[in-house]
Amino acid sequence: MNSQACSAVKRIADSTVRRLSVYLRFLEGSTSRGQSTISSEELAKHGGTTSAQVRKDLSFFGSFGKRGLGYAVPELTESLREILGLQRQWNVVIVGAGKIGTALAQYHGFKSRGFNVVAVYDTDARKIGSKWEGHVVRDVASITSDLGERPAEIAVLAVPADVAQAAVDRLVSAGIRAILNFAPVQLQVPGDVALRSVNMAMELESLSFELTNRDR
Amino acid sequence: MNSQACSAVKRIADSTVRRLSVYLRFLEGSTSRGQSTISSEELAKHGGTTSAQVRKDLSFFGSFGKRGLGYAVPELTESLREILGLQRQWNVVIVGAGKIGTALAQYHGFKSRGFNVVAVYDTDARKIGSKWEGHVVRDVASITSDLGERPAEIAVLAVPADVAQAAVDRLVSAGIRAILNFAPVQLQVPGDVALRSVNMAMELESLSFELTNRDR
DNA sequence: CCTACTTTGTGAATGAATTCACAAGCCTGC
DNA sequence: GCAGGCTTGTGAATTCATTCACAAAGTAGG
Repeated sequence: MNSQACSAVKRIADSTVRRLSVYLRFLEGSTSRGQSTISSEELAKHGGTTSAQVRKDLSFFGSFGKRGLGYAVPELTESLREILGLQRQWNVVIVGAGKIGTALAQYHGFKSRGFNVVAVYDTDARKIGSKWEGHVVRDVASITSDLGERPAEIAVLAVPADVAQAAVDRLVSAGIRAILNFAPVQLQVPGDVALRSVNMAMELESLSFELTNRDR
Repeated sequence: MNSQACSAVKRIADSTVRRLSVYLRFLEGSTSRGQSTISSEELAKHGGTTSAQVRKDLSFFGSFGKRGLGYAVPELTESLREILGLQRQWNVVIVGAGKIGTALAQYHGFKSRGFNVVAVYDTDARKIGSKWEGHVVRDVASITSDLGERPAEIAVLAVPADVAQAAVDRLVSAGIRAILNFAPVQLQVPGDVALRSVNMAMELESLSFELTNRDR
């Protein structure tokens, strides 16, 4: 009945949220392709899932479609943005100015989606002060005072595994509320800090497993 | 009874495999720290799970521990490697010599874990022929013939979203068996090709959702 | 206005993954 | 070699996620 994105009453599964993100990405393409309406079936086909799953995912947040017709692309796009909290800007700091860190700092997808990179940090004295894509690399030691002046909600962690936990502890005490971790370690964070990890080694090993144990 | 990694009889969940990978990474650290034996409890603590989960995960593949004592670190490490198919070398090609692609090509974790980067590809004429970390960037058009001469099992895809599917189709027809995708699109692959996707936009949006809808 | 056709939204049913709980096995000390 | 203390391995119970299936609601055409 309600086409407003109401605040979640029951716990929403992470898998659901990730699919919403996939739907949104496809919808943004649909808009530019000039499609004005879309069915759960079509959304499912391009999101690698089933139409029932699409409808169930959306149903957790309200009722966005018209029976017999499908979903209006602009309205659904807007609703998904609202659900995912993308109608505001988020300030992001990148910690670690190595290969991955600098690649990320230049990643176009940040800015275009409301994630502002406000600072890049490193511990290497040779890197501190140098400039990348408009960001001066700053000393990790100044994170706490910097965040006091100019708060950021999200940190992207791209440092070696052996210093990752120390960096996390520093970020957490400086008031960071979410961390996207690229270091191949399991990090400990307080319950009120959100954490996601991208672990290339894990993905490769999972592929290795699948290639090895393919049912045959 | 059997401490051999027997071939999987029932389908193993992806979540299980990913945890095995986490256990393995911690064990490799334990070895260097000189610890000779480890309990499921300790493994769980550092893997962000529970001891029952650890034991259940391992039980799918055999029986590796000693009751009352725990798991012998070197033996379990070896068994996990075997389970994950890491006792052999895998040849990897990287497609896309942009920011992410080059960062990945230089990623130390590849070589040290048995994943040999055998080639880097791009379509940009200005990049083709240039050299990065011992790899000459080659023309995507030569993938098929290259793979005929020197096969690779795994491709890492780091190209823009709009050309990703075309690259996948080419790789699949050239005989690639597994793809690790960094492009923010849902890719279509035949059932016998393994696919994992790392999607930064999705991770950030999932954090955004969590920050926005924190139960409060 | 009525019929035929679509597609959503959602309880109920199924299936999958995690947690519980405890018997079985191993080590240590006496 | 026996008692006491740990820790594994695993069915059973539970929790969580996906799929099914269909009533409800919309469109279109006559």
